[in-house]
Amino acid sequence: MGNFIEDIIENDLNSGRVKSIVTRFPPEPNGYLHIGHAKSICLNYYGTAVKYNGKFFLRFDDTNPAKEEDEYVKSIIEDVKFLGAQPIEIRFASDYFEFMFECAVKLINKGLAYVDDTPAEEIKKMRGDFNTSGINSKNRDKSIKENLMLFSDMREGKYKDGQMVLRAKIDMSSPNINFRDPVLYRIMHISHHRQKDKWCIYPMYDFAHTIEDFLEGITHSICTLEFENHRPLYDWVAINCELTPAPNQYEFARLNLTRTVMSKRHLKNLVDNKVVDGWDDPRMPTIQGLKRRGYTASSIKTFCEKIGVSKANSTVDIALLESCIRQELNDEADRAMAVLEPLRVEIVNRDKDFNEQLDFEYNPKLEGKIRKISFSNEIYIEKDDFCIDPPTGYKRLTVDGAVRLKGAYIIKYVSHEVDKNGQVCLVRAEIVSNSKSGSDTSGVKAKGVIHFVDAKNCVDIEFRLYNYLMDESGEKLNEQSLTVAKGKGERVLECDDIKTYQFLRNGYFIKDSKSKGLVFNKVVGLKDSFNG
RNA sequence: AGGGGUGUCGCCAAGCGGUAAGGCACUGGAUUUUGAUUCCAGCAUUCCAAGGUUCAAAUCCUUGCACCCCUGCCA
Repeated sequence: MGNFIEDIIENDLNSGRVKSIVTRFPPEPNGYLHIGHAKSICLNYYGTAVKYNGKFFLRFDDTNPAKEEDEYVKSIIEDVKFLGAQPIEIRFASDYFEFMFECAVKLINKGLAYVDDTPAEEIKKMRGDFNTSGINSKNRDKSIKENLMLFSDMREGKYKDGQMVLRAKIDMSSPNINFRDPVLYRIMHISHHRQKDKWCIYPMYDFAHTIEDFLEGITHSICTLEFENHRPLYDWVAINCELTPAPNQYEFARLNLTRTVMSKRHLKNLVDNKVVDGWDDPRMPTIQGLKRRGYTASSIKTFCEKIGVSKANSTVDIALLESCIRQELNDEADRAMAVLEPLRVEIVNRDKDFNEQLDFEYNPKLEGKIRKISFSNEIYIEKDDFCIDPPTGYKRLTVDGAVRLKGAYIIKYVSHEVDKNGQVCLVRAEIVSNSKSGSDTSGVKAKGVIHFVDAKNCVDIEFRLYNYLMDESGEKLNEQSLTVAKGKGERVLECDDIKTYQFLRNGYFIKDSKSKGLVFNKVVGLKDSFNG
């Protein structure tokens, strides 16, 4: 299955328009990357540069010093690396400023750009609207000589912020508003994160981006749909600045996901208002959030392949993202036992000092390979795995019932105790003789299998159970996006590695990279067809 | 005086005049010491709508309709 970008590339390769492919990922370093950016990175890197044996640049589009910071540069580089994309080079648009300035001078010399001292508000008014043609600026027909001088003065810092701009001279009556003499340069006396105070005029996106692409030999400049209206201007700059061979722009639909938000503004609010723990909160759709949540780079890449690339606005069901990591972890993750809501069970037909080490197959890939799990006369099971008044189809422990303990014995109900709130606080059970896992000759058939943890040989664990950031409408915050459970787990979990496990019947969990104690983040649940 | 895009299953998405791929979700059923996994089966007589061209239309034409983007000295 191909996508329209591949069609274009293959046509270009076959027709000889281009000999090899060069793409780029051009973020502005003004925030953290999220899964929508991952879609773009995967498209530009894996989907084109790698697939067609071309080149890929990571380029910071740092043409607006008011918004950009080195902190973001660092995190973006890290995230791109995490996703496995290997740019042949990391570039900065700001390194091209001198060339851009020369391009601007060239436009002035051609009579295609002019310096305008009309106030911003006035320019806006004179631009007209969808139903009204714009009005030419009084500065539109100034001489080339005068424009050259004024533009030079702009660069020299002779004017204040907003006092003048350089504008392209195109068509104030164009139905495409981007053609109504767009601003090419504005004055900003702000220190740039890399250029510091070298410049006080900064190029605008439409002008700069074409030049950046040209300078890197980008053959296919792939961006999102909202830039479609800018493409004529992109081409205008290439032609009039004589950038040959000219790069070409193509647009695809940005990613939307159900049950979360992707807009920088919204995500920043969540961070600023401490609704989440930070940009790397495991609920965030940021790359760092997904990583901390337990999403692997390959699962994100798989997701990006599965969603496809098209021009249709769409919202992908987050279940698809989940299925990608679930499938990978199902194949890879070590299994272990942990109890989120512990209920104590006493084995009445064993001594106080009874202890046994039982075999446990801990990884689906390593068939037959086992490690030992501890079992004694006192264990924890999940609260939900014992029920006095079970719904139909319930396959766990019930009054007078029996259930298999995974990897251990079948236990049979003996009695239970209830606390002052009416909650079951203790169950007594007995081991069914000859029911040991792997050598069961008891003849007793248990309805189901449940997991457990040896109460005398376990560790305390905090489980962080994440839910979607947004409610079903996608408009309101999900108030229950995080619940915390204090439970128990096997001793093997007490280690420093950041490792993902499948806790049997509970889902996939990864040790939280930021917490000191034993804290596990729920990556994603198992499928559950039981609706009891 | 408006312009630029997009409409194929619940959600993505192939399809490019020869009779609707695939994934996710969902529903059965089999196997299972994870209500998981795996396996097998089902899931668009129809492609936004209505006309037209054709032996043949999701694909071509016409006319509508719906949704998205555009009036920053943001990117």
